[in-house]
Amino acid sequence: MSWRKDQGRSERGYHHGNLKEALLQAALGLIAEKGAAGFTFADAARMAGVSPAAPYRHFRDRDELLSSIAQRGFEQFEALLTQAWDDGRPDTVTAFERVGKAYLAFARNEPAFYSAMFESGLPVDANPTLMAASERAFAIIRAAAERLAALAPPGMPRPPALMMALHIWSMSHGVASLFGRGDAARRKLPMSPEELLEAEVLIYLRGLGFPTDRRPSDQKQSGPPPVPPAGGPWGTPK
Amino acid sequence: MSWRKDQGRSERGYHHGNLKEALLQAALGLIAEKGAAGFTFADAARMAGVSPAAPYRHFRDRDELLSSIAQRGFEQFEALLTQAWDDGRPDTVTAFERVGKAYLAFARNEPAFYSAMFESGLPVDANPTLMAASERAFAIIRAAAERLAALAPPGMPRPPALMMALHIWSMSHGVASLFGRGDAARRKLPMSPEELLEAEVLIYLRGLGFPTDRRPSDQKQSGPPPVPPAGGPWGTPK
DNA sequence: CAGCTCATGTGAAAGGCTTTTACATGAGCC
DNA sequence: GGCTCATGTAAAAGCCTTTCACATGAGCTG
Repeated sequence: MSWRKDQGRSERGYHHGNLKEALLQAALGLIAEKGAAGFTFADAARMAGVSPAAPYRHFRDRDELLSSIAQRGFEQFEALLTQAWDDGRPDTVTAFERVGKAYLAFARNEPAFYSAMFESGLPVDANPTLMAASERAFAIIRAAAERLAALAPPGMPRPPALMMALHIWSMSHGVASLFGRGDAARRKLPMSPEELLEAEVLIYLRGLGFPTDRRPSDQKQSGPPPVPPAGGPWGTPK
Repeated sequence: MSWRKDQGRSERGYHHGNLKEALLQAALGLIAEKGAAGFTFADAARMAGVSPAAPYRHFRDRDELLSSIAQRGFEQFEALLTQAWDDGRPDTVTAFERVGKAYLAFARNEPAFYSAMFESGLPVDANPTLMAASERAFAIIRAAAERLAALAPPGMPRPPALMMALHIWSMSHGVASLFGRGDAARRKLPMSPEELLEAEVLIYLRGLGFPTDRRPSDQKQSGPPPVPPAGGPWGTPK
């Protein structure tokens, strides 16, 4: 036989290994490799060294495995966003943009999670647990937007914080979906997704009345500004 | 037998009906109903009243059918965007926003096409024909952005037109993907996707230096402005 | 109009995947 | 030591994809 903890390191757990975890890991790899659609329950089982029926002891069906992965994905996503936001330090706008970058980074670094979360066709709103996890992740963006809203220059018409949050979300999601994935990158661009999103958010913030130059924010006395990619926020305007 | 042009109206074509078209239509229906992932080659054949092998006379495999649909989708998409843009009439900004709305309308009204185009996991850039169709559609947005760029108030830092086009595309795509589909609408929102996108684009344009009030554009003497949804561009700020 | 030919369909079969069901096995507890 | 229940296995049903040899009839040819 070729299985029995060939790749599982130590082993503890029940019968064979801790199948549930092994299956999740296997699925994660498969999804990253062949997309959420191409991922196969049988393949995961094979990869874990068990019969095709074994997974059914741990997941009701293929969709439940996918949901579990999406669930974890949202949790990690939330953690990543939380860390990026860092409660608005050193200043709100900087932190805000870091959140956008984190969104892109997640899409790129965790394609499997991202797929399961956003491209698997899972009915997110049909699964309360999943839905909640997704809400918690969005709540980070929402909180950031609230802070930003509080800072927006008065006198300017300005949308509710929720709407601002949705705007940022849609920008990030749009860029990530269209251009953000390492391999599935649909198109060649003369700029990185990060640059694209950063400029987009910057213009948007300016539209809300925030000062336009770098670091247009509440407290501006940190170290050297995060080097704009030569030529200002959006390359050389020819 | 239950087939033989039960739904196909008149008939012309070769052996049975014009299978190729029938298959495309069937697939379109199935995708709209069960998603690009759930769509089955066999189902389409059944729906067209032919054996499961028949489709292979017209499409190399399931993916080619999907590609054909995406292809058509991009063509219709291009036509819709062209019409929405209407060469920038009556004024650039109005037309620009109409393009955004058209994007959403397409996602909502043609979920099957939209699925095939953006959510099927098809390697768009691997198929030159598809790629070209997609480029042509994007070219509309790009052209609109060029016009807009020419109008942008001088003195303001401003991104290249291509970047502006990508910004608009990502906003539209983000909103459409996250909130735009009639059924698959992942989340409940206190506003319509249209409102959300309109506000987003408006703020963005303002960030580029365009005048902020309604119709902030080149020529402003048309009929009554397209009624803002009560309470200004973004509802009642409570 | 007979006949030929080729596009278009059919049937059957191989190979996979999903999911269910009855049966096996061994871990942990008395 | 023996029981019991979670965890796996084997087998089977049902569906899908794809291929291959064969059928059929549309339209051209003479």
